[in-house]
Amino acid sequence: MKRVIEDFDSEKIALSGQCFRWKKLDYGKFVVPAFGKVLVINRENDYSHEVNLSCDMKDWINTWKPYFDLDTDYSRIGELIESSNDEHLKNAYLVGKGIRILRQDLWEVIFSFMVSQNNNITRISNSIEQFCEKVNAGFVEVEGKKYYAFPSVEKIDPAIFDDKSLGFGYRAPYLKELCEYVSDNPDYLDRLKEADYETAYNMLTERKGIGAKVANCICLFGLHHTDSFPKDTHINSILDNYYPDGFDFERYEGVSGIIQQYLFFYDLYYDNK
DNA sequence: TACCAGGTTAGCG
DNA sequence: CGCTAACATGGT
Repeated sequence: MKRVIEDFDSEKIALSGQCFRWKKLDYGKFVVPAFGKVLVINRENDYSHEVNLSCDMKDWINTWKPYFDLDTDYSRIGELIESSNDEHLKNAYLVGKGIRILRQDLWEVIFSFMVSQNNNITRISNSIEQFCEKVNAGFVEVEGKKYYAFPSVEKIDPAIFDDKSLGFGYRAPYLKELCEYVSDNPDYLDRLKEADYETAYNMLTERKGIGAKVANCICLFGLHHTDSFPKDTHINSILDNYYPDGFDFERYEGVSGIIQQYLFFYDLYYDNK
């Protein structure tokens, strides 16, 4: 089926460092795994907002439309940026327009961003991919290739973290402990979803291996607290270089996490100093 | 080949 | 408190 979607760019979202398992088939064409399902999304061309989707209307409404956060109006945020006098942010928005904050599975986000600490995006993707394949909690075949589901915690044998070939490195014990904790506390994920930002942040940082930055990523990408503003090495250097007198968090209250994504994306791919 | 990566922790002063 | 070495390991 086809849909016309504003403020949506699959290429940019795939590169925006919030999801680690999209697979590129062609320019603008991706295999998107989420919630045990797989979608192939492909835009008609660079100048159209029309995309081809491999799903039916039922899956679109129930799964993919919410996953892509299509009920949020990003044009309002764009206007807020364009009417500011922040030239660096305006540039970042110019190249980042089309990025959305996906509404991903919370468990997958917690696990993935625990892997992400002191790690690079390519390596994060590779080790998570290997992990999913090794656990094998089901897969979908697309054009002859298998795309494995991200395993729920019940499907994960903690002994898998003793396998060094997965490349989790020193994070493996953290992941093992996390799996055991979530198994022993089956309501933990639901309580996180119901909690407000501050409560969720505190519940997350209590876990070993989750510090301030990872907790904020989980709040933003796993719980959709769009005011959460993760500070990684890139964002810290942006704040130092472009905002020595401080960033205007007040102006972007409620959406600073989305602003953060534009700044991050711009720094990663365009602002090569 | 060194350096770096969407950081966190524990152990210092 | 704040500061920082150590932490695995593959990509570039």
